[in-house]
Amino acid sequence: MEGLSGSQDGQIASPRRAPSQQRSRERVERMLAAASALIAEQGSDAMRMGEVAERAGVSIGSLYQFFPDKRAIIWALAERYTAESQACIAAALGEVSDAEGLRRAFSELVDIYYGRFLAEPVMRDIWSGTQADKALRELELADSRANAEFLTAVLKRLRPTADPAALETTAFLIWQIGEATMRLAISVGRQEGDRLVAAYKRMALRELVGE
Amino acid sequence: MEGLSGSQDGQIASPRRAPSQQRSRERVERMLAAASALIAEQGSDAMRMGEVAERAGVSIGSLYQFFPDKRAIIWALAERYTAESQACIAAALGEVSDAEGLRRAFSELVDIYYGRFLAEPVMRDIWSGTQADKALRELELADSRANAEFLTAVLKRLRPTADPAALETTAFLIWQIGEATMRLAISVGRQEGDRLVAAYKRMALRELVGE
DNA sequence: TTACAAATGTGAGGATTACTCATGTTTGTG
DNA sequence: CACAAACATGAGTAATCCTCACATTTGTAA
Repeated sequence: MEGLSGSQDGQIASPRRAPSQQRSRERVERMLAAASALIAEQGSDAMRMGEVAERAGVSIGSLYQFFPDKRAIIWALAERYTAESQACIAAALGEVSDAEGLRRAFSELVDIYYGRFLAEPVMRDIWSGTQADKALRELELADSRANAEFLTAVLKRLRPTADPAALETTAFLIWQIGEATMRLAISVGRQEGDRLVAAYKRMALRELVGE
Repeated sequence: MEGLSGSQDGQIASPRRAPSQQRSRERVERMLAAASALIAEQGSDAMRMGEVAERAGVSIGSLYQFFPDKRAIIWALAERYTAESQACIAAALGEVSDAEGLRRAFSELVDIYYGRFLAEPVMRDIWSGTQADKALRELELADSRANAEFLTAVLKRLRPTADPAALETTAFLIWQIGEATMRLAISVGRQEGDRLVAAYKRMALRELVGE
């Protein structure tokens, strides 16, 4: 139920026991709380298993009794968060029945989601990847800005009267979600990936050159 | 020029010497080639520095003579790739002067970019993150599909005559790029982040409920 | 109550791996 | 040809994840 077994796919280490006694359930809660605090303070990359155990007031062996490895702890924290998120979405979109309702519900949902992202340092850290990836992300971001400028330049030529700042934001966003779409496309099957890229292309062109 | 110094920001280890002799330049090339091959075979996470050195026919010390740490090698490979990409973009968008030209150029650029993604196993690996993140990404992907289904259900209700598969793709894409936008938004400043989320919201709503 | 198996708790130590550094070798150059 | 700077080496260091043999606690059935 809490993803403690950690056998979601072939990449994960051997499963561990789920706590069945009151005492151990409380101890597992302390472990998760300690991990959460450490991630908020220093990031998941700098979180040390020994430190988690120490702060939770348990031995390192107890930690590994319930979590097969380091990522299982992060996994468990992420699962709780995403379960909450899913409840938000179901509440927001469940009863929509017309276009105006969708507009309002979606608009509100985006705000709520964004607010949750901003408010949860642990999730911000987890979803933004390890330290090594963060450094690479900086490189990617800088490149992406440079690349988006080519698009910005074109848009400024085609729409001289539009607000330049808005054009920059649009170009940057279109470029970034293009890269995100391609990363997504290569992580799903080839067929679905192709469809997603095609859908992105239509959406981006609609934004760039209109209907 | 090749990013060997690795002092791009505060997070990176001490800089290293750049090769100045013919011999060492060739050796550095062999190191990069070995790293590239190993990443293509097993992924950057499983790439061992000792293995890179062995396959390049150099000692581990020589590796660290030119690369301050493991990510610097990955960094150097990524830089080469992105430099090539930037040339593609400049060529495709540099001379665009009207809407129809933009439509054609952008459409072609997306195809080229996607093709490059598909063709480069090393880049696919690097941009998809470490092993730990890949497992988390699976979780995120599964959740994202579940979340997108709420949106799909709404769309199917609002557009009963549309192709259901197309609606599913649209909903999934909109959801995924929404999450990507928020990750982007929290990694840039708050002000720009807010603008990007607002721009995403406009774009998504345009797609969902029309003009 | 007591016996006993299952669940839980412990932490020293094994195993792996990124990275260092003292020392030796090669290269360009005045 | 002398000599400094660049280059090469690999055994060793440090950090950290994780294991495992053994100790303790808990639930439960006789």
